[in-house]
Amino acid sequence: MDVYKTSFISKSEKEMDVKKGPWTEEEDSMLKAYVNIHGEGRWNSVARLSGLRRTGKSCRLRWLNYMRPEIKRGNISLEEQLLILELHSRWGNRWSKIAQHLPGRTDNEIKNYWRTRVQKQAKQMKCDVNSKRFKDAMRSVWIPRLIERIRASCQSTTGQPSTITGIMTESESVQVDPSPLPELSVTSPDSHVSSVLDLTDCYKPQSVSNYEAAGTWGGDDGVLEFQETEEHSNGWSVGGGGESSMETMWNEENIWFLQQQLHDED
DNA sequence: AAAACTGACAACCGCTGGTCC
DNA sequence: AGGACCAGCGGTTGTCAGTTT
Repeated sequence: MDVYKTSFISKSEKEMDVKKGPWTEEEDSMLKAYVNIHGEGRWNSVARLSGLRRTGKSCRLRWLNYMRPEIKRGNISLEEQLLILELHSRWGNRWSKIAQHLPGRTDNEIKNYWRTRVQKQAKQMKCDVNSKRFKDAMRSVWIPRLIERIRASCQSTTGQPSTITGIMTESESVQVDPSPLPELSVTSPDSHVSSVLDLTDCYKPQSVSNYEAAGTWGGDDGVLEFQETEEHSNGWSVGGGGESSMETMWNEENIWFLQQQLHDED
């Protein structure tokens, strides 16, 4: 493999002592200045001609994942989470393809989100992220909850019921549509709803379940959190000692379904 | 107060496929 | 046809700030 490796390292990369690691502000401004003048592309030329002692790859990555003007910073919104879950269920780890449908988000960012948040849930459920159990839980609980929270959030900010168009108009029956792409849009003037206060403050529980709660929403990012407890070893209970009103978010139907899924596995 | 741990994200690496000469 | 180069993808690792012990 060494043959391969050396054959694809460009001359410029071999000749200069290449810098690695975090980019400095000076490097960023050099890259920005160069791209502003010459445009994107020809990344090895960028590396060579801009004066940066970086590989073309590194320049490209820095620009695409961090410096592009259209890059969106901050939390992944609920709508974006919903799209990621949905699109991943369809395409798997096709991060760049998924990223094409989330304007301003990079494949790297989505990949990181998946690895840190979604895989964490799977781990807490003690199952594989690709297992049927986790996918069922995701489709039957997580996604409907996201939709519900998006609606709740939009109602609280606009006073109007939100309109989520596309395949996910019914929270209780989320199915993966094999054909056209979901045109997910939420008619809210400010669709950035993932912050802590937005999420927790706007949601008003509507019913109290007679069932054990199957999980709860993380306070800071809208991520579903599962926590197995000794007293509820057959299922999943609310984390944080059950003090959160979030437990009442779980309607009977979803919780029943999740418990069925979990019991079926045993 | 400090060490250990954790999570989030930036960056790198290995590899593939396309294009050009 | 085949080698060199390039852009892009997905997996992995490194870094650092925040949290816990």
